[in-house]
Amino acid sequence: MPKKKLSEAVPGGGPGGSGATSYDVAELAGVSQSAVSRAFRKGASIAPKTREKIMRAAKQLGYQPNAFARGLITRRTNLVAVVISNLTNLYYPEVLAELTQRLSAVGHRVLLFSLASESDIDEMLGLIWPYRVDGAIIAARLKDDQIRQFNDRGIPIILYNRVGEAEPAASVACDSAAGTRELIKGLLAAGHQRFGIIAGPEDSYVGEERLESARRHLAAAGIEPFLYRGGFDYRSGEEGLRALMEQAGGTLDAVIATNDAMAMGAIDCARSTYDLAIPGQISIVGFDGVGPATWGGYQLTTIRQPVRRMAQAAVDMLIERIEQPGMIPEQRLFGGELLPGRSARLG
Amino acid sequence: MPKKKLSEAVPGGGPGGSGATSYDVAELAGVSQSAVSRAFRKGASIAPKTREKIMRAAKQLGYQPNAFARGLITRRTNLVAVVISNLTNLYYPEVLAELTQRLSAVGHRVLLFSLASESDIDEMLGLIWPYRVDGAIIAARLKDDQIRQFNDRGIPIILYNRVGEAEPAASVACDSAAGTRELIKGLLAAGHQRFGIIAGPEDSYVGEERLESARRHLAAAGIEPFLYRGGFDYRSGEEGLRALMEQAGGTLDAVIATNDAMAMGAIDCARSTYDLAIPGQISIVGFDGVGPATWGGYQLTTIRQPVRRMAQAAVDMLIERIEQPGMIPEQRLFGGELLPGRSARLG
DNA sequence: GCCATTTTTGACTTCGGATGCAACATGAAT
DNA sequence: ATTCATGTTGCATCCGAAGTCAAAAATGGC
Repeated sequence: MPKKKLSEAVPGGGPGGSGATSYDVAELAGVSQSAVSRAFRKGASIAPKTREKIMRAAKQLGYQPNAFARGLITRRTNLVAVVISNLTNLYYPEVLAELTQRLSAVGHRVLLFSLASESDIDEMLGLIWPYRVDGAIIAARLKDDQIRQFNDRGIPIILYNRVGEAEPAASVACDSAAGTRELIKGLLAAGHQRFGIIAGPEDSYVGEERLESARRHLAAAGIEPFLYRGGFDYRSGEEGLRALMEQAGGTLDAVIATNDAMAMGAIDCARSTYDLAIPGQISIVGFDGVGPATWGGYQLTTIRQPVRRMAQAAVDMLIERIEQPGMIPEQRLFGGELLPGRSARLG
Repeated sequence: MPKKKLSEAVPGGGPGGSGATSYDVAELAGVSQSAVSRAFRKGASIAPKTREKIMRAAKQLGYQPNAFARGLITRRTNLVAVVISNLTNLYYPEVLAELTQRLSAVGHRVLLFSLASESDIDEMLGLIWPYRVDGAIIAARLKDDQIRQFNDRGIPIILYNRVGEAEPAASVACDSAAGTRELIKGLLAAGHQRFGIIAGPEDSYVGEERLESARRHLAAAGIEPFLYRGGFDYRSGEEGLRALMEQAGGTLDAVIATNDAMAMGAIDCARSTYDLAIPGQISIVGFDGVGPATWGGYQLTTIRQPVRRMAQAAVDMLIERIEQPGMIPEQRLFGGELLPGRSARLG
């Protein structure tokens, strides 16, 4: 009988079968299991000749180290949880694609969680813990006590377009306030007077930030905007424009939507329902700079979030904190780029 | 000294610290580690009173079973790899959202892989194997030998909108051929004569299927369409329309785009560059039924893939195969729904 | 060729939960 | 009370790779 732990014949067990272990490789290469382990860890003490022999055997058996065994002993899983509240929002797929690729590039896998509703977060956290992720990137609204759970467990997190309130947390965000201010400055300079705002749901962090900023800067100019609350989707934009026109008695000058999808809905509605020329009779601006915003039919005037740089920053910050626990929380705020587009007159 | 394996004080080690193990819980509850393990496995032999005691202790310590230890011994990881080629395609986020939620619902986590280019698949497979996923859902083009690698390892996979060629594989797909035929039948019935096709890249499975089907049915009517090859994105649609108009000498009747994004690009280009009325002077159809297709500015005539049902089917089929290995490959083909829209005249 | 270093190597233990098995407790049946 | 069936429990072992430590091999210096 073989000394120990040799994997049995596997179903379909020809060459390249599935269950090869380091013991199998060791036996084939005529070395110990420890040697195999070392052959796969860069920088371990092993003779080049031996490593080569082992690698040859490993290839022959289709051996890949078992991440679960490795994770158990090293306490590093190379998993990063990525939590995204509503994937169907046009904006998040871009973010997710960037994050996934950047994380892959630095040797981490993405464990994806998507929420049907923000209130499912607690339940979802219970699904994360067992996997002992090395870190998490979260684009959903975490309550302070939820952030604390990560902190208590020593799992570094990066909030994406959110910031922690009482509980400290590292974050990456696009400067919603500055972007909104820039848009409004332009709209005011072009002489707009009667403003409507199509805002997102109250439980959205960025949505509220953009709304607050818009209100503040309009107030500074002595303007009280009309307000409609939607759900960040296209339909809310249509519905929002209708509601605002009604409120304003049809004399709306400018509409600020707190994201692009709603702005596009508003544009289509303004054209088809009210037969308004854009930007001749009404200016409509959005926020995010998603793909369709630049399409010919819209050419939205909006603020583009530097998604790639933000994703890169999020990953960099996370990796830093994984490598070196206990780093100070840091907030990185990126300015957005004004896309002039053709949906608004800016001064 | 305690008998065995009691976790040390952890950083921030107050109540609810991170590293509680089953041994810690066992000690607190005054039972053996085995009992703790059984308390967490539904259907295990344990007295209700004991379980309760254990659960109380577990909660007090913030204990969550370690998925890595569990996965190591049970050889079930509850992980499913989801591979998506290009996430920025408008269509995939919907699919991903559905898949993630359905998989969560049946107790599986999603390990997400996204490809910058389809050729990265081999490299990516090397990242999957160590995690010993229970199964995989793949919306990217797998070569036969790649499918075989899954088969050899006994990992069930479901191809999404792809089918295996020589190597057998279970798959879920939308019937591209039938959908395309339906669109063409309608266009022909409405009297269109001069057709252009804006196709996707040659390495796309569904793209080629749609193209082939279109050609075949047009040929049956004695029509030879003009052809342009794009990249499935909006810009390709614009560019495609321009190219086709040139080829056709400006007398194009109908344009078949093999996905919605390109159709929308074509629509905008037809309107802005050629000042054509849609569908009065030219009919343009797409495929997929993505969100923006139904937006007011487009109201695309297209085939909507039943994404929810397809995702549900993919998950169901995968779970079946995980529970019961060695099932027969099965292909499920879903019919698409014709969205009449307003971008084409159908007979 | 011998001794002192420096590599390289293998035996053994560890990570944390699952499980077969035997021991034990409980209650019912005799 | 004795026997037997049934239900609980703990012990010991296992999963597969990583790391410790000390032994073994290779290298260098003289």
